[in-house]
Amino acid sequence: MDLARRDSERSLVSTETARRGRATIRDVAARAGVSHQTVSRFLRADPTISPALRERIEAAVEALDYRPNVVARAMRGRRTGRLALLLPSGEAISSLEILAGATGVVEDSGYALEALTIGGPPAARAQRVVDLLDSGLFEAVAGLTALEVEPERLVALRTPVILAPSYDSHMRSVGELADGSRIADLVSGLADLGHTTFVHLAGDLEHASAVSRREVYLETIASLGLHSYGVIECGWSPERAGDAVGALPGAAGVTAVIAANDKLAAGAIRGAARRGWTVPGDLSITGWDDNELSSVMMPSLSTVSVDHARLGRRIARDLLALVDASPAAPPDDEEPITRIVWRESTGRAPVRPAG
Amino acid sequence: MDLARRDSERSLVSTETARRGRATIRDVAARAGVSHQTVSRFLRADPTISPALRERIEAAVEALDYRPNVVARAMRGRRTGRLALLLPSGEAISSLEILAGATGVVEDSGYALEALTIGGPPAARAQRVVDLLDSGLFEAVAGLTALEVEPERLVALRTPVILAPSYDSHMRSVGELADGSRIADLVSGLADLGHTTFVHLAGDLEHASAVSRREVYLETIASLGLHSYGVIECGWSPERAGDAVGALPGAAGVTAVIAANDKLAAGAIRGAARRGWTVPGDLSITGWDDNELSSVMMPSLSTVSVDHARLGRRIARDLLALVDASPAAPPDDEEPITRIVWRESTGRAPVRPAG
DNA sequence: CCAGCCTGAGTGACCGGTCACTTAGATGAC
DNA sequence: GTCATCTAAGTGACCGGTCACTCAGGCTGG
Repeated sequence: MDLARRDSERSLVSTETARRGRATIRDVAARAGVSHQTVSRFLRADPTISPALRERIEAAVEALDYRPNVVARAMRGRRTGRLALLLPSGEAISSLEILAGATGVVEDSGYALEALTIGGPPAARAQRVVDLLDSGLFEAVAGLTALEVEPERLVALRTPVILAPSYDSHMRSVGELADGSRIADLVSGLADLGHTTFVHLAGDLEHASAVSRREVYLETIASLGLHSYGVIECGWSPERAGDAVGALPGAAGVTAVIAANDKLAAGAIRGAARRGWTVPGDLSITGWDDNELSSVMMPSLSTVSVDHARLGRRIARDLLALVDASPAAPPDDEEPITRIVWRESTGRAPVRPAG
Repeated sequence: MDLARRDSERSLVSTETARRGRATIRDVAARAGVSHQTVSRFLRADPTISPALRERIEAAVEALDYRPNVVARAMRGRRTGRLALLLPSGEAISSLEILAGATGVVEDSGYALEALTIGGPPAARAQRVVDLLDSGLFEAVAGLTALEVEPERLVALRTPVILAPSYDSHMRSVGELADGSRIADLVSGLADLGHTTFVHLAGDLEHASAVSRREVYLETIASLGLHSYGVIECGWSPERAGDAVGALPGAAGVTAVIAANDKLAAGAIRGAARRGWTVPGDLSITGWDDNELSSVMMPSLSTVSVDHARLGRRIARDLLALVDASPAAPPDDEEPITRIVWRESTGRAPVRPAG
């Protein structure tokens, strides 16, 4: 019966289209009356192929609905036309925005970008990363997450890698994404509005971004000769941020709060309201992230907007540069990916601090 | 020089480890003194293999740091141990949460889950989806996005597919994610608090989710014998939501606003404040999404929290069921993925409506 | 007029696994 | 004791492309 079926299949496909659906390069060759190698050359856009044949092959490809098998191509060949972006396996919202930005750039280049996530325990993950990089499926890979593979091992692999770690293996942002230097502009902007005494609500200091924002805060306070009531670690908890503001001694004269992100800033606003302080009348408060509600809540939040898509575009361009041409250095891309948005939660320092 | 290098490479690897790094199944076989097929059987955990050989092969695998080549495996074989989740190529935050949930389930199963995004113009995308499904790289694929491939074509493919479209090709959620039935509970909950006259701030009606929420709103109003001032289309714009609330005639007696998402709800709160109405004193307002700021802003938002991770776990289980065992129907998973969170933005209906 | 070179095309091996079939030896039934 | 069956392992083809090499014919040049 197995045999019978195979026979019937064979007769059914005797024309051309192979037994399991997809036509192969050899089917195309047969129909066009050329060798399989000629078809391969055609697919590689080899110029040493006569127009007449080119036309015949084109017709055969069309007729058989032929499309090359990516896997087979990856097996021996080099050119797969595919790039990969390795995303962290958590819920980092921004990584999707990065991806969207990268996709946009790659689309016009003839390459296809695939995003992939590798989960599992770190050890297994490292293995799978190596697998992936050695599989030849992709011509180049950019890792948005720490790869947990020893560098020397990485070099020995078949596929070039860009390490653009935006998140470490625990989903904490690092690298450019963790760069807190905008905090300096927030502080100096508030100083221009007359603020002299600040407090910083820090995030979870296990995160590079929280550390960076705290450092920049402290440096800026020092370099501008301002006064800091201190740094209060809130571990990304809005409740703790609110309590911290609630506990500020009136005598301290704090008029500006630099929160490590929007969530803490919102918590701080709540804490201020609870003790009867108005924002920004008595207290100015800043956040970071530009959450989609930050512009709508009351008061709307002065914050730092991060252009993840731009970061994605940069990574994509790096990838393209790695695999081939795409030479033109992007002229427009010297801008930083962060931008301050001043809104209602900040204002002039009160003449006499609340208390 | 190229030649020289190749020579040195060859001498370096002359022992076993193949010329381009990775050891193959035949290298392992040679070292263990068995045939390549025996190694293949070992890898497939074939029981018909003697313990002695098993041990020898194990040692060889270890010594050569051998790991199977996924691509080669996909070429002829069936079992690749990989599943894929096809994500929409936009910035849908929740798809990452879905992914995180799915990853968790798959991890313990011996399978590996990969998330991938396919960008580009719809036509090209459809092609690439077919490529993917035909490549044999994955044993099963779940599409979180509309695939844009004709169903009959899908069936003919090599890889089984689960269509769990949570987003259509324009990133608009459909399917379970678009199910707006929780709106009914919001409305009846508010009715219990004495509200009788409602208004609905609808989202962009191009989105299935917005449509569904509106429908459920209208049905519930009708079935409970309540009164609706109407449906105001806001297209996800918080400004329009605010204006809509600002334009409510006082005589209409509206005391409850059902907004299609948190952004609109926040806009509505802003609109209420602008005209001197308090929330929830004069007006109760609900949202949808449970944005991370919704619990912190003032007033905190009564909203619908969507458990995307649970949805992801479900999809993962479906995938596993498709490829093999993993039979036990999850006992705990009859719960819906949405849940109402009552917060400060809702309260008893005012005795006399504002106006 | 023929050696040498370039052009257009073909032949067969190969990538690294798995599948289908075969085979040597051990075991069991009659 | 012989034949059938089972077990443990091997042999070679194959998946669908690309690479390395070969080859026939047309052109050029001396």
